[in-house]
Amino acid sequence: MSSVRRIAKEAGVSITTVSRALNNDATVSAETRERILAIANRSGYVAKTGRRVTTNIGFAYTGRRTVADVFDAALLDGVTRGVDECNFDVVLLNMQRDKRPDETYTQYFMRKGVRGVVLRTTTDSRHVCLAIAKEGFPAVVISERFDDPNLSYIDCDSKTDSVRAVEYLISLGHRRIAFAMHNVPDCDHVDRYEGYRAALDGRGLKYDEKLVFRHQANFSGGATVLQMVMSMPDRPTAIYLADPSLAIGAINQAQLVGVRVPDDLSIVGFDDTEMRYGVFPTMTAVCQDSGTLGFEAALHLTRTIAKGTHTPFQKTVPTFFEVHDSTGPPPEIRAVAAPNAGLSTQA
Amino acid sequence: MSSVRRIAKEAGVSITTVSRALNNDATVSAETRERILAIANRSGYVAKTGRRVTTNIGFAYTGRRTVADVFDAALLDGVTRGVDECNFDVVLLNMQRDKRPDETYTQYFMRKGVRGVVLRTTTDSRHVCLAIAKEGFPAVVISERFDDPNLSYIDCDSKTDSVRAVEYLISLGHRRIAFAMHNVPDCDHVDRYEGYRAALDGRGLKYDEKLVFRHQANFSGGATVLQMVMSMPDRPTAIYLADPSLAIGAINQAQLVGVRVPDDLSIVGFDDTEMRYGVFPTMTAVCQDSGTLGFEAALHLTRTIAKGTHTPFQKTVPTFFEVHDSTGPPPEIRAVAAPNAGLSTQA
DNA sequence: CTGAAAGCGCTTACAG
DNA sequence: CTGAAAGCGCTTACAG
Repeated sequence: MSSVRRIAKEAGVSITTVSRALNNDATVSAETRERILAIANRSGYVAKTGRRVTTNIGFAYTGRRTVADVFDAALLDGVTRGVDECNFDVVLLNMQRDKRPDETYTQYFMRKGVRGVVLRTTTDSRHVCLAIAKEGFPAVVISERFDDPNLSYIDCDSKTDSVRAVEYLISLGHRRIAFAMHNVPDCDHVDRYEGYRAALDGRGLKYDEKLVFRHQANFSGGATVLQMVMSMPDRPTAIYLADPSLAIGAINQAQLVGVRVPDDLSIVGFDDTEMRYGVFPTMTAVCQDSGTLGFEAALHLTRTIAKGTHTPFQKTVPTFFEVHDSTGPPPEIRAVAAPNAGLSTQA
Repeated sequence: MSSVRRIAKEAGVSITTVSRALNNDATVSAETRERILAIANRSGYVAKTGRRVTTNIGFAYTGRRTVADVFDAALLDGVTRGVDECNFDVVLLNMQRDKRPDETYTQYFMRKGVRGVVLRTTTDSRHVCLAIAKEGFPAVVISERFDDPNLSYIDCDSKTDSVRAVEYLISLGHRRIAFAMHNVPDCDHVDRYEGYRAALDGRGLKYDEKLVFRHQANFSGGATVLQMVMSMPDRPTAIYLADPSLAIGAINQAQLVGVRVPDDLSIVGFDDTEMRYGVFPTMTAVCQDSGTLGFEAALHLTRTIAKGTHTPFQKTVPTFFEVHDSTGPPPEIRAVAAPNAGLSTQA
């Protein structure tokens, strides 16, 4: 293993000079510094003590890592911006690989040299977040909610705008409105489901379990939901797909099988990036600013760490609802306005 | 600042015991360990020396950070998988913020405690990559090419499949084929442009500068390109859009203005994720496996670092060409096959 | 501009 | 199960 001692020997100088060269002390001659740095690089030197930076925060998954996901990417982008104010860096940790069964989470994080951790979690690994909070290690969970006052989290309130989205469909004249969600019910999807139910309730429409679809959150799941909706005997005139992939899959499948959006079916989607502009027609959607979630999480975490005492915080940021071209009045109302347009299945 | 000494004082034990507790030595009683870890967490302790992990590699941008980009996300996902074999972790660095003007890149990276660095670069910051290589710090650039044998890089050969894509269009009967690219010409976009020209050349078709569009790589750029292509007096029957955002923007704009794809216009796109399945119609595209780029870069880098000597490497991974539903014969050939179908503008 | 020596934060072999 | 003391890797005030 490379050390100041070895480098000193090879360069024919004292360890004092090596240390100075590595730490950019101005009193070392340019020639000596270059020679020492070259040897350090060749021998793969890394300081095992000394001035090394101690301002890292971890980014970790309690479940499977999903770094390539667009939501995670936006999140991570926000996190990197959030740590800027306090000059922290972000380390992507792999807990599944490195956490030893006999050590605590605190010991693991300290070994990795991180001062705090931003967590992404799943329904079946929530207990890991709670265990970390119980140990008292500075942590903030993104996009989930917890009752434990010692566990910091930040998430979106997607219920309010889900209510708004469904009420908007009702105001356009829709009465049979379907709902699709991820078949793994995390807090967010449950919020949207409750928003859907609350909106129906508030406007005196009956909830029908047959209109609720739970499917894997991918394009083909969305395509399947569209096919099922369109093949129902008393088919809905609108659908709220509360997941980005389901929404994209459905709107493209509509094109493929000739279902006109919004003439035959109105579609409200959910967007956590900019994909509402990347489909045809542009999609009316409840939107989540994923970057802000990561930014706020990282900002609060690093600020409290920098101050010396980490105090737990819980924060909810609002979503927003955007109307684009995938929603309109239902076929029966269109038919009244222009009798020859649209294919109504109503008597 | 918290230290073993302070924690020892507060816990009423020796620094020996504190060190043991922090490092999970089995001889410390459970009660003592818990008390010490609690104090360590409360005081924000982080080891300034000792067993701390020294297996970090950096992920840095020589230009602007674009972590939220889907390409970068896939890349980063690959990098996290690539470092697994040698048990490295990835630190997201912010060179713009932290690199001091008076220190070398080597000094900066050592200060951050990273043993090597994966670089993303831009046309106007390529010199930073070369400077890092000149210092001898282990580095690999993703998705660019260099002549310097000391600078490692990994990129895609998108020329071969660009030739193939344009030849495929020619084989379908297209003779006027447009081309669109990002207006900032990095290696990759230049490759695709050269592939386009080579294919025309090889089949004896004349290159026409008027059919080449350079635009900002976003949806609205793609939409603009489509409008311009369709409004040309002797308009092309096919287009190869050599950038994912341009391709998506164009195919959606086609829907919006009633240009039928592929009946009126064949579209070949470029995809670095799975978006070819997320548009209608599904898109024939030259595809780049971004994850593999990151994976290979990280694997080679960490392997050579782990072995003790970093040896530069240059690697090119192939793209692949996939035919989907956005390409078909040009209108004039369709017209011959089925006289009443399609709206031919030919005499 | 450089080095011998003291010092700092942590770990560990030895003693109890 | 715990601690005093030696040791390790690095930095720094002092001397030249």
